[in-house]
Amino acid sequence: MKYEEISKTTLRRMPVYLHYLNSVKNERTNISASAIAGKFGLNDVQVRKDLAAVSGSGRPKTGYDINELISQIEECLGCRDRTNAVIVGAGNLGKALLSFAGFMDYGLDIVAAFDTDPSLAGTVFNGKPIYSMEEVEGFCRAQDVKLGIITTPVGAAQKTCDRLTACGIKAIWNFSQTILRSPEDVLVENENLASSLAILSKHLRE
Amino acid sequence: MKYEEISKTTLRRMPVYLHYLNSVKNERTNISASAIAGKFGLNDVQVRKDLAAVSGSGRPKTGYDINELISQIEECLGCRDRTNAVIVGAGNLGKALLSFAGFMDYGLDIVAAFDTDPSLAGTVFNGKPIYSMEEVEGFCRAQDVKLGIITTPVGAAQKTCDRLTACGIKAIWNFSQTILRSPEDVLVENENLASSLAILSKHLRE
DNA sequence: TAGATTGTTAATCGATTAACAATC
DNA sequence: TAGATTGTTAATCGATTAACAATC
Repeated sequence: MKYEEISKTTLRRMPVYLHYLNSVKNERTNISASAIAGKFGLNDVQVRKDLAAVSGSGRPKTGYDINELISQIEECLGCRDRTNAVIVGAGNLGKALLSFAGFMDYGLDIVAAFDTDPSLAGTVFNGKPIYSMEEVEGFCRAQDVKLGIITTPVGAAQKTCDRLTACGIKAIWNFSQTILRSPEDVLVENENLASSLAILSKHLRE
Repeated sequence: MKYEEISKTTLRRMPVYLHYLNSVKNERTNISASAIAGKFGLNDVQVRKDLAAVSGSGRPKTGYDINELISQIEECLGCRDRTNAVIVGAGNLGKALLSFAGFMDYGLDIVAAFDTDPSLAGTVFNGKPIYSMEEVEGFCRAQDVKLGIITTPVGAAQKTCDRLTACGIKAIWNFSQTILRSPEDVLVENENLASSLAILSKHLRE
């Protein structure tokens, strides 16, 4: 299986390719790696290597069959599998993610949110239920939740991470401003907004 | 000047260190690189190198003076300078970012949002005004806005980027699901949620 | 055949980590 | 002096890019 060999950086570009291919699939049937590279200002060898990791069905002179490529990327990203996720922290950011429909394209189904604020418990936002934090363990086990999204304040983040990993969650999407520690078999992806801001802010002062 | 030599990856970790140092500054006066590394599961040489890029005032046996280090990191990140920013796209995510107070710690002041939806124009969210898209050029020039945050749907993202860069904006924070092209002197930071999701989702299927 | 395009092998680059010397 | 800790130099690793061979 080639599966495990796909590098993280390649994987990150896949959704970008997928989205673009879907946007042009009605206008044409084939596309070259250079055309994709040109669209995004990437190196064409890089695109070819990325696509080779999931496809290997590019043909000299004609390029890649768009529909075939779409299927192969969807397969690679697991778009057809379905993953249950919960959000902990139903503040503004938590609610924004809760109501973002686009995740469904990637097979992600956010089934509920949890919050310590008792006035939120039992309410519904955008069709998704918000429960009290006490119910999180039971819910995750019962619904076989595999992914946890943390949008709590920094102070609660590590504790939340510990609780989620203790009830079978294997991947954490962390939007809080700190790095989280987790057991070896749990992957934490840090979406640290302050880090991105640091890069932008530095550029502005140069 | 050491300034330009700070690598992107080092810069990304700076806000994490800063936040941690602020959280312990009342309990102690000094800290070692190894203690910081242990806290986040990082390599201690890496932390030492990161800190050396902004400080160089660590002392054998005693480590770093916490308050001094905080000042040096704040200086490096430009926390005391103030940057005016606008958000284009006042949907759920745009509003979440609009109301996120934490950006102020890094000198970022989101002064307004813009949206094509006429029913939003003229309203106020969390104390911040939302204007019609037609006003964006005039506003950005008048308020000397240097950073633009794009939270529009994919279809509008590149056009928005072009309009923003045309009126003097030098850095773009892109939350839409596509890579944006920009003039050489404009830095685009892509906060691609689908990319992160791809990594997490892959991990869950292995 | 010539030309466009893929795919592979080698070179380069940047970041992390290991080994070690310097210093308080 | 011994021990803890910094800081530097060299080795390793992963990702990007360049050069080139293969193929339709």
